[in-house]
Amino acid sequence: MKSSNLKEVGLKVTLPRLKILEILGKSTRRHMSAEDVYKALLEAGEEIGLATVYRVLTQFEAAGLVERHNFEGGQAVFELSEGEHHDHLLCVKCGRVDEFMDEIIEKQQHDIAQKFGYRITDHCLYIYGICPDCQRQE
Amino acid sequence: MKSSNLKEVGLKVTLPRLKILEILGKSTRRHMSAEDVYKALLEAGEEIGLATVYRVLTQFEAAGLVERHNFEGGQAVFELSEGEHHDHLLCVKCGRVDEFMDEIIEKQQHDIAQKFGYRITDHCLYIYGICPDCQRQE
DNA sequence: TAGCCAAATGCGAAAGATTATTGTTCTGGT
DNA sequence: ACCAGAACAATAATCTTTCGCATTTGGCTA
Repeated sequence: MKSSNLKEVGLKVTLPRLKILEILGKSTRRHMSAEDVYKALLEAGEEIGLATVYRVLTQFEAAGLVERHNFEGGQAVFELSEGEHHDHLLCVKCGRVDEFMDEIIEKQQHDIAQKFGYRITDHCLYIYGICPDCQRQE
Repeated sequence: MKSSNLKEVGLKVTLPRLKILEILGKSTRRHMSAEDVYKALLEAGEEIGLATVYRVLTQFEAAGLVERHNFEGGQAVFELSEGEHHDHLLCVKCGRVDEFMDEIIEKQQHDIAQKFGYRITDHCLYIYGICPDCQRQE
């Protein structure tokens, strides 16, 4: 969120980048697609092209500022990296997303990768299901 | 692989469906994109449209005959369901895919969903990394 | 087995998502 | 202020997936 983040990762501090960081930071939704960010920018009165949003988000991802997730449904979504790794629990009915982190799973993943001889670069776990609210409405 | 599979799940037994099942079954690659399947069909001399491939694969997915995975890289890939659930370990350099299954992780996922009150419908775990072969070439 | 009907297919077009291109503008260093 | 390089916006292009509609096919019945 601090503009110094950008400098730290070797990106110049530009208005589009700052604005996109700001959008990601203050949106109530932690997970936004490029399209979402683009719309939010338009609403905020910013003249930034969708192509720029994609470019910037990709740069942010490469720099480790945001994480990209390929949930079901075509569009990739991005979320600000907050240091802490976590995995996701998604409701297939309403789209709600919860986050969690489980040491045991993390460790098992590590052991498995080791057993196969892989050097882990990344990993993600998505649990799809029906959230409590949606279950109630059935 | 048996044509009876199709009837069992309530789909008419048609030539395109049989051919697509056959391709999926005998390909050396377990994971194929719609495009891959389409190309394989062309090579086999079959006149089947890409749209049909997508439609059929989606139907197969709904019927539980195949599983769809949203790996990184835009294209969704499909694999024949073989009853046994498993997760994936992917090499980000060469695209190699290994499969594994870990009881401890499965159980933890279940516990986590329960803790959040979700009823699990599906889940997938992707570990991205560099496979032993690619590490050797570095 | 011939024929009917709903379901399935093929094709082309379109929608949706993402990337590449290109010419212009901005930044920082001199 | 000037120049070189980075970043930008806009457009076009690409790639993946889906849709609409005319035609064909598979399954069932007479």
